[in-house]
Amino acid sequence: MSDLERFPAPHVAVDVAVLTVPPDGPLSVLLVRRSGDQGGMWALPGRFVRERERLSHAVTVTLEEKVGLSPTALREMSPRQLHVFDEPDRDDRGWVMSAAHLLALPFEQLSAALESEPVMLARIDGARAVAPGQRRLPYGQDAIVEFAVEEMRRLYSSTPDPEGLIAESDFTLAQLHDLHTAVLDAAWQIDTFRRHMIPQLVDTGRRSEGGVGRPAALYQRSA
Amino acid sequence: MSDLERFPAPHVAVDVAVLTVPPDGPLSVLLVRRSGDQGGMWALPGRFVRERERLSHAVTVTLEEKVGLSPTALREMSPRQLHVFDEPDRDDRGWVMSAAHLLALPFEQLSAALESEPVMLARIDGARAVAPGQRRLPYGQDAIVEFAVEEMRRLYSSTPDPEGLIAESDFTLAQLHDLHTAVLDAAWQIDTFRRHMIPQLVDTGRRSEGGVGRPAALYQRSA
DNA sequence: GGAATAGTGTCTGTGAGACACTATTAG
DNA sequence: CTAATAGTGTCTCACAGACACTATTCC
Repeated sequence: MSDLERFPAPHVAVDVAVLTVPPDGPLSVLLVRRSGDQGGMWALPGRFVRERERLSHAVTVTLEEKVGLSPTALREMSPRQLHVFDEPDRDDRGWVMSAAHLLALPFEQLSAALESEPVMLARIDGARAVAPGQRRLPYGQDAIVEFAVEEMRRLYSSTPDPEGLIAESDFTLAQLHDLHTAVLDAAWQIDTFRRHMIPQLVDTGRRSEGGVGRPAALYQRSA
Repeated sequence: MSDLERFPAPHVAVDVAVLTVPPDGPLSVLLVRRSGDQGGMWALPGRFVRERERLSHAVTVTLEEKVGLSPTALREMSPRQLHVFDEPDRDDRGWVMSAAHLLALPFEQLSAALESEPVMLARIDGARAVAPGQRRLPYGQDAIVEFAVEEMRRLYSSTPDPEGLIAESDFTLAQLHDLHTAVLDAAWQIDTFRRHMIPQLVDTGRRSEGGVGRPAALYQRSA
């Protein structure tokens, strides 16, 4: 312990790109209004790590505190570490490294927070967040969003909903296709998509009801 | 600056998996003998970051100081950040996060250090480092090596020598094939390999000389 | 010439992409 | 029946893998 004292230590923060797809909407990222610093700008939720805290824990606690998500909903979420942004002057408060994380959450888990908290969803255009009345995110967070979007698209390029954005079970291939189209901002041919994904899904044997046209098979993600 | 003081800060270190392929050898990782701690065990080179220092800078300085590489050789190297290992008890000296990095270096740049310094090359078996007389690396560094080897294999799976392990220019396809075979620990068919790589290379117009058999075309990496 | 290494022609199997076709529902 | 959506048959193209063939050197 002793000789460690000689070394100065940077402050370490986590910043989280929470990505979601609202109903009939494009891929979007969650922003919060920063209170003290940066004069109320929209930014990614984030906070400093606490004593002996793990990064992933800091991420989930941030979402509880700044976004108002319930601890139970977050329990099974596993944020992905993306990259450490270490430009020494990126934060004018001091020497701060930011460990950027990606977390994908179903829209339903965010809808309550969006009404009650100083929180918004910003559409992703290309790989950048578009916040109304604000050209860019503070602290170089545009780079974090870009990193997160690229990782997200890599994940969704060949595996059916790997981050669990739709229901665990009883979704149709069309719904899955819409989701991937929103995430990738590009449409697979529906028949190619079907043939590619079906071997990775489990057919529940059930059918959709109540819609127009032929009922669709309902699938669940394979374990 | 002021309100930052309230937050405790972890010590931040960098650990580097320096990967290379010795002549006719397998993919290998550079280990140094740790002096003070851990009783002289072989471990990855690493060190704490200094005030306002960037992680990549800490990596190159480590290689100067602990491996004796020349600053000029390192100037153009760009270490890749892999992952932050943040288990709070991974280092018994205190709360230390390790930012793991990958750096690929041509064997020639290491051969001098291997003779003069307390430094060795450990063969990669599967995705683990095999150090004689030592079952595992300290501080959970086996996980770092595994991370690095997987990333390295991903990089080398379809692009000709992306990290520049062979000469910039005037290498044959057979030499390139040997390199990829060592990194991947699996052999592409030579004709498939040729057809895949040639469009990504520049033919110098020169031919190899002095060997047995038909002279081979000499290539260089494309800009 | 023979041995050795470099490089190509070509067949086969697999899988994405395209598109037309069939299937099953509501109204 | 028509409209609408779900799902399949099948052709084409690209490309990896395999393997035999040709090409060019040293001895």
